[in-house]
Amino acid sequence: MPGRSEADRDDFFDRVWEVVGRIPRGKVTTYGHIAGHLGARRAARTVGWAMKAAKGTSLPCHRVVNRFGALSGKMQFGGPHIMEDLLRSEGVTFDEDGCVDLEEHLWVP
DNA sequence: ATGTTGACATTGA
DNA sequence: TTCAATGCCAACA
Repeated sequence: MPGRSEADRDDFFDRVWEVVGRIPRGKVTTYGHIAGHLGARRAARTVGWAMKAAKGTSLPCHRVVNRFGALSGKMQFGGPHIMEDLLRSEGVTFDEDGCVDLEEHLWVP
């Protein structure tokens, strides 16, 4: 929908957060899927910004990974193992590369 | 106000 | 196939 107003732009983060909040426990999704669901397929980077801005909230931002299943934002959790630990505690499994097994845990909005 | 950077992804050569 | 360029949106210098 082309004529999006300025107020709609403020909703972009809110939409991201809304989707992230719906990720079921033990599942993960990717930046691209979120962005695509919002109608901005190539705004995956902005989704990452929304995540960074979501720190301090109750959003499960640890359930958002890049399209390879790699924990791109693990450093932002205060430690390289925090994110992985959170996911493991939810039943998420990792492959030998330290990436989430998307075949088993990918959730699409 | 303008240009660069960033928890990324897609497209074209 | 792999590599470079482009797109997206917000924050920062």
